[in-house]
Parts: sequence; structure tokens; C-alpha cells
Amino acid sequence: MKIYNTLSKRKEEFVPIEEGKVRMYVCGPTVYNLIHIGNARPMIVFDTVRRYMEHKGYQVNYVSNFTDVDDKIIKKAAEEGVDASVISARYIEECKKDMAALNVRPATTHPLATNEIDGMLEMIGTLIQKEYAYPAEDGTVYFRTRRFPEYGKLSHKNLDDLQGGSRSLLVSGEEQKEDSLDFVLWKPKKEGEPYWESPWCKGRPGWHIECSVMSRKYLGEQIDIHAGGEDLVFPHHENEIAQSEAANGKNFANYWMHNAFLNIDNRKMSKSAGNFFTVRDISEKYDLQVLRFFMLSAHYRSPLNFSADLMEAAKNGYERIVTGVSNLDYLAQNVGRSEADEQEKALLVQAEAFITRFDEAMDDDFNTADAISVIFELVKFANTNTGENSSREFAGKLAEEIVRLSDICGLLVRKQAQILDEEIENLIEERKQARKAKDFARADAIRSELLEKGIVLEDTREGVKWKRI
RNA sequence: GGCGCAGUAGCCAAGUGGUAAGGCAAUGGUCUGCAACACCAGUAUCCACCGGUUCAAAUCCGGUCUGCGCCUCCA
Repeated sequence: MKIYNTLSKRKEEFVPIEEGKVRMYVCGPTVYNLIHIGNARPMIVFDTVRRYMEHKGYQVNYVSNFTDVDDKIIKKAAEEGVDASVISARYIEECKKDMAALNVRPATTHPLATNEIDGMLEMIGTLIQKEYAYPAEDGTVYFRTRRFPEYGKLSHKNLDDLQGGSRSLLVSGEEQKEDSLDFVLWKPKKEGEPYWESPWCKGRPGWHIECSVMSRKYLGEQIDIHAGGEDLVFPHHENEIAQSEAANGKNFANYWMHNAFLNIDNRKMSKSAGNFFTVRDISEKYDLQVLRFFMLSAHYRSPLNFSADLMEAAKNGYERIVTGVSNLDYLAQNVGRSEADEQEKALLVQAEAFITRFDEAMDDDFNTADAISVIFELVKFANTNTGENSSREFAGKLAEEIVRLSDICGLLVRKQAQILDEEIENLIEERKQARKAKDFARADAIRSELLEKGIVLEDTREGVKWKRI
């Protein structure tokens, strides 16, 4: 299995620190609002990475934090006149709902920054002791960036370029830094803000130190994979490396994975531009499996454009798989012959090639676009080779195969049997009689009536089928 | 200004040296009372442009154009 590593800028064979196990940390959202569809991309992508790793037999320890103390949370709390913890608790709950709807599995551990303050104080203390950090007069603690010679190794920047770029960006408070590249580990509280006691001042942690501490606590000093959006490469992940490696004296993460951004109508999503969508917004119009399918239909390192038309196309594509499985399930339950014959057995052997190709695609830096195209080919293979003369075993096995591959991508393609209201069932039965009597006007009227209730009827060779839209 | 990414059919998107996967849309056909589903057929002489390397390039090298990202909170 090959993974593109931002550190080396190339694909590398994945070798875990501990055989059979993966330790993986994914930077999670700051919970000050409902998550937006841009937040959803890393969640979906790295959930898929995790699922594939597990499919390959790895035991994955997957940690993803919630940043629950931050300027934006404090601002929102002030607006609503409530405590910051009320805001963060609310949006953590909402985020978990969205994740469930996206079929993103909960992490092994979802640590909260505010529960890990002791660890942060400890790490900051160590950094000061090792002279990698220093407190300023007002109690702010800064990381001494130039003391960490490898600073810039992830983002491939050199310190002097950064120095030049930031010189014009000096803001108030900067003058107490030894160097403009130094970044904050601990900052003093302002009036009305949540705070914790520390040896330096009453205050709260800087953003970067959280992840270094939580990663170490739940996964150990050295981990296999650290992941997040590409915007986190600099400065967040660069700073994490500096903190963790300076404090622990060890290499931090072996593989750094970054997903590219999601754009809306070819522009960066932003509230001010008015092209901002939360996951909840999308869920009002689409099954969120469609959003997941959409995100996985491009490679995670390519920028992905989002638009209404593209979502429609994704919906149609996703439904092709769902319909395929549904047709196979129908055959598997209703067809006469139970055992596969010789010809079908030969076809099942042939179908194994799709599984191999699926794994090859995923082994190549999680090429989900290619992997999904293999699922489509398998669907077509199944559609072409099954019919009312198929055996239950044959249809059933093909259905299982499609469901299994989709499941590795976290895509739910088998719709649960839904219970129909008695009234609807009666209408379907009445329409059946009407069609038998060639009263097509009445049959079409019933179909229209059901359509208004969100029920679509299809008269297939195998009989009348219906689905909710 | 520094660093970096991308440009493949109407749209989306794989493919990084051996002669263009897959999906959506559209077209013709089969099936169907009709519709939907499904199947079959054709659909990029060509991969932004120019030049080079090679027996061979969408794939490597150089240049041009265009779009985008990071360098500042941000997935």
C-alpha cells in the first residue's frame, strides 16, 4: 500500500511502526457552528482511509479531536450570552449527527482540548525547560522557532523566506517575541474569556499545542499517520512537528496526509461570498450518501468543485449502484432456482478480478475515483449477467460483492426494506388490477398520486417495485 | 515577492513512457401500454499551447498561456 507523504512529496510504501497496527491522528473541527461541506471532505476521506486499512487487516487506532476553546467559539458565546462550553457542546453533538449521516464512523477517541489542559501545561513546561520556548512579560509563552533546525521540513519553506513574508504583518504584541517566526503556546486571558491557571498566567492554550498533546496522550510519542486539510500544512502541522519533536526528542509522524480543498462553483467557499453550505443544508435536499459518493469520486489530493449540477450527476451515479443492488436482492429472494450452475460459477470466478482491481486502486494512495469505477464495472457485469433465469445464489453473491466494496468506501448502497402504509399498499394493488384490466388511465393516475407522496413506481420484468425519493 | 498545484470528450474524472478506464448528460436501438430500470451501439486520431528528448509521450525536459492554493484564523 502506497501513501503520498507531504514530508517527502512522494508516494511511499506504508510500513507501520507496529506490525498490524495503525496509529492515526486527524485534526478535527473547531466547534463554533454546524460543520460545512468543506469540513466534511477530510472526515469522509480519512474515514475511508481507516476503513480500507481495516479491510487490509490493520487494527486502526483513530484519534480525531474537537477544538472546543477558540476565539470563534468565545465570540459566538458572547453573542448568545452563554458560556463557551454551551456552544462547543452543542456543536459537537450536531457534528456527530452529521458524521453519522455521512456514515463517518466515530473515532476510537474524540478528545476535547479543554479536557487536556494538564498535558498541555506539562508539554509547554518541558519546552521551556529545554529552551525551546520562553514566557514573555505578559505571560504569553512562545515557541522559539529558530531553535528547531528542521522547521519548515513539512511545508518545504525556508525560514528566511518566511521571515521576509511576515515582516509586514507585525501585529500588536508581536514586539515581545524574540523573533517574528515564534508562535504562541499559551496566551493570557482577556476579560470574560474562559481560562485556566498556569505557571505563566491565567490563560488558555494556543491552537497548535492541543494536537501535539492529544496525539501523544492517545497514540504515543510516535505515530504512523497524521492527517488533515492542506491548509493545515502551514503553520499548524509544521508547528505541531516542532513542538512534538522538540519536546519528545523523537520523530513525530511517519506519514503526513493532506486533502485538497473543496470549492463551490470554482471559488473558495466563504461566508462573505455567499457560497457557504453546511452539511445540514445539503441533507435537506440529498441523502448524504450522495455527498459522500461525490467526494470520493475524485482523488483526495485534487481540488474538488461543488455545484448543484455536479450533485445531481453524483446522485444519478450513486443511484445506479443502489438500483443494481436492489435488482440483485430482488432476484436473490424471488427467483426459482437456488443453486448456481456451472456457468454462473465461472462468472463468479471472473468477478473476482474486480475485487483485485479495487484493491489495486486503493493501494495506490487511496485512489477512490478508480475504485468506484471498478464498482460501476461490477454493477454492469451483474446487470448484464443476471435475469429471471439466474439462481438465487448467483444474484446474492454478486449483490454481496457490490455491497462489500461499497462498504469499504463507507457507501451504503443497500436500502433497508421500508414499511409501506396500508393505504399506499392498497393503491399499488389497485393499480396492478387496473393495469391487468388495461385501464391505463386509472393506473397512471395512481402512479401520479403516489409520486406526489414521494413514492416512485417501476414496472420491471420482475414485477412492480417502488422506492422513496 | 517566496513556495506549490492544476489544465484529459458537453460535464465530472482515472491514467505519469507503449498507443486514452469509469460515471453523468445527450443520440440511435432493444425491452415496456406509457414511464422508469436495464441492456446493446456509436461517441476524444487525441490529452491548454510551442519546442525538445526517445524506436515510442497525455505521461520526461524547457518555455508560454490560463486557473487555483499556501505564505494570516481556515478542512
